[in-house]
Amino acid sequence: MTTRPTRSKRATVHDVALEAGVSRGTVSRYVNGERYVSAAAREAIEAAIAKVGYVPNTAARNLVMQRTQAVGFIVHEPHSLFVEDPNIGEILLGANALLSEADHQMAVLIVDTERDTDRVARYLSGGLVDGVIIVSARADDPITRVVERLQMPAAYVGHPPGAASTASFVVIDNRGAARSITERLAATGRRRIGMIAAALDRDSGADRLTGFRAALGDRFDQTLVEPVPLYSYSAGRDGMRRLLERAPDLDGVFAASDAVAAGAIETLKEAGRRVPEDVGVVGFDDSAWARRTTPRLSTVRQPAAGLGAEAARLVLARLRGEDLPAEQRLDCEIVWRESA
Amino acid sequence: MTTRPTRSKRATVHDVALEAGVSRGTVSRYVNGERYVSAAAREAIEAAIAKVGYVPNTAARNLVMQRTQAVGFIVHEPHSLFVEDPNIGEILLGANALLSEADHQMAVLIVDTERDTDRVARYLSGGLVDGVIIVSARADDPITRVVERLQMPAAYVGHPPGAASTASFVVIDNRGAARSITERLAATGRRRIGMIAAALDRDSGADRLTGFRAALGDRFDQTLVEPVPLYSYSAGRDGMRRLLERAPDLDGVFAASDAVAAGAIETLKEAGRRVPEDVGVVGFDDSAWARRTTPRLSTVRQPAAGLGAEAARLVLARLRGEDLPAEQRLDCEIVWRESA
DNA sequence: GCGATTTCTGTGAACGTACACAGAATGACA
DNA sequence: TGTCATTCTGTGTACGTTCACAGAAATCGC
Repeated sequence: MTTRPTRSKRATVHDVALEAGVSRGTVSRYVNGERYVSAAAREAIEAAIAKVGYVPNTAARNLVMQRTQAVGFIVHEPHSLFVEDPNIGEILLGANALLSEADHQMAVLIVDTERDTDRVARYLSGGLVDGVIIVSARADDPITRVVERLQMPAAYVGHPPGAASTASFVVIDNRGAARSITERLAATGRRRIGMIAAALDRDSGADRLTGFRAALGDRFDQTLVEPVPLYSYSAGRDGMRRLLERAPDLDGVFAASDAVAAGAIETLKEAGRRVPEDVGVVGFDDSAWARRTTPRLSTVRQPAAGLGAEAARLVLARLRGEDLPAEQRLDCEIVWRESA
Repeated sequence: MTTRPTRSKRATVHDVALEAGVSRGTVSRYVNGERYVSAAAREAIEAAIAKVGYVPNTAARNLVMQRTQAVGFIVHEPHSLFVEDPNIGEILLGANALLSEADHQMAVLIVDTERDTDRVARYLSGGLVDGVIIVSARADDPITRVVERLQMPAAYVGHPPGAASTASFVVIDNRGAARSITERLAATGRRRIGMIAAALDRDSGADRLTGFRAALGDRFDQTLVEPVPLYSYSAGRDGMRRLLERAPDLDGVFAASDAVAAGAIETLKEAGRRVPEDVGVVGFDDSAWARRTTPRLSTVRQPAAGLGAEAARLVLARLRGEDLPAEQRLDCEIVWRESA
């Protein structure tokens, strides 16, 4: 005859069991779709669940199961990323698609400020995710150290120098792709090919320059390389202006990214050069930029979704305790349009 | 003398307590920075934590505390969003910044496929977040229904028709802003002003058209409105071409977004029109597009970060059980550059 | 010296679930 | 009817934490 206290909180297995006249164990078995639940019990439980509005508490389940079926996706320097890097969205979706298939939840965690770093570190160490995918980490990254200390299964997109050797890395073949597209540009008969080389302090930037140099062989001319700090439109404009001053006779340009290429094309047009008639321009990324320039850009297509998917695959494999290659390199594809 | 089993798992408060020679309670008090921990105990615990490498288990804490200090950020239709909507990144960052200040973790959840919907619904109902921010929900959204059923504190960015009235909504004043910028365009002496009206099936698209019409009053001419399906560059090109065929004498265009405006400008140039001399063009969003067109675009600046921050503020307030206005409308700002 | 405070500590319960185990039905078969 | 396998069910314990409570130790005023 004791009145239950007003149901302020959500229903639990216990409530369902009480309502259905069975035990916690049976409800648990039903919920998890195990064998050995009689038809009568099944019906009673179904009715009870509907009546009390039961939803399982994942947190409690995680606690006892000692795993969460979730992986974190850490985004550093989000501002520059979302603005500059057209691929981050694709990488996210690629990773999500693969994790989704494996019935894992992906949670994107943004690391912007100092506070974020600590909080995300706590989140990761708190046992709320089983593993983690990290994009655009820097060398001295605190998150990287936390992941390392926790020995948490991790996969990096890109290879930050100095990262833990226990993790996996997914990279694209920047060097090979840069070489291929430069060779292709040279094959159109260009004699004086320059490069606007961005972000040389990152592997990606340095490798693209290396590939460019390799493609030209002994025709390589250091004075035709114009370094710029960022993969950005305005960097492309500035770089092209300086390059043009130094080498007015130039007839081909490899821009380190599509955004850079777009800036370069704009500057070339202003300088009265026709693209591709006077100067052939090629970019890198096959981002949204590539189809918006006039003429449309010849460029290198990054398998962005593939990068995300591969990173996800590696984390999942690591979760299963499999042995893995330290670094996975994905090939790029050349997309030839009208700008060269 | 019994050897402890090999420490395969992570250390717990219990291990720390054992090592430090105190009780669980004392360790818990130390970790949570409560009063009443003696200096001796403090030192012993600090040493023990360092020795066994203890990190608190957030999942367990969440379970007993019945709250997580985390809010979900749900992104629908991510593909079109990341590609088309230049603001999603800003909204994310704005929300994250405010949540971060309140020491809450934001977890971005991507809803792409059917599977995602179910999984995210489970994630939300599972007690892993205290509240949720939702962008770009559609009318019949399953996630919306789940949130409603769970009575989970929620804030929407944008106002999907048919959404639960228990939630909060943050919107921008599309109508007012469209009206203002159209009036400003008219004030430059344009007599025949058209509009490329995108996404009329959404509130945002419909409201921008309404504002445009209101600005022109009885000078409004329905034949100068060209509807296009999406807020995209190519939609802008197509729309402008058709509009120009119908009204070759047109001297002003309000494009429903910057991407649309960029397409329109390109088409105008190809048709031999000078911008802004022959035709003045204005856009909407002040996205990255706006500074990349030539001439640079006059447009409406959306307080994107503000939208995210306001949504976060509303969720947090709801978490504290405060009474809230149903809808929060944020003002936009006109940014006048060279395109009109 | 003694009671009253203040500081500190340990213990048991709870959060909501999964899992192991024991045991109860049920049916099959000799 | 007795034995055995199969199907089904309930109970106790564990996951790692916080919190309330009781009680010990120290401090203080007189």
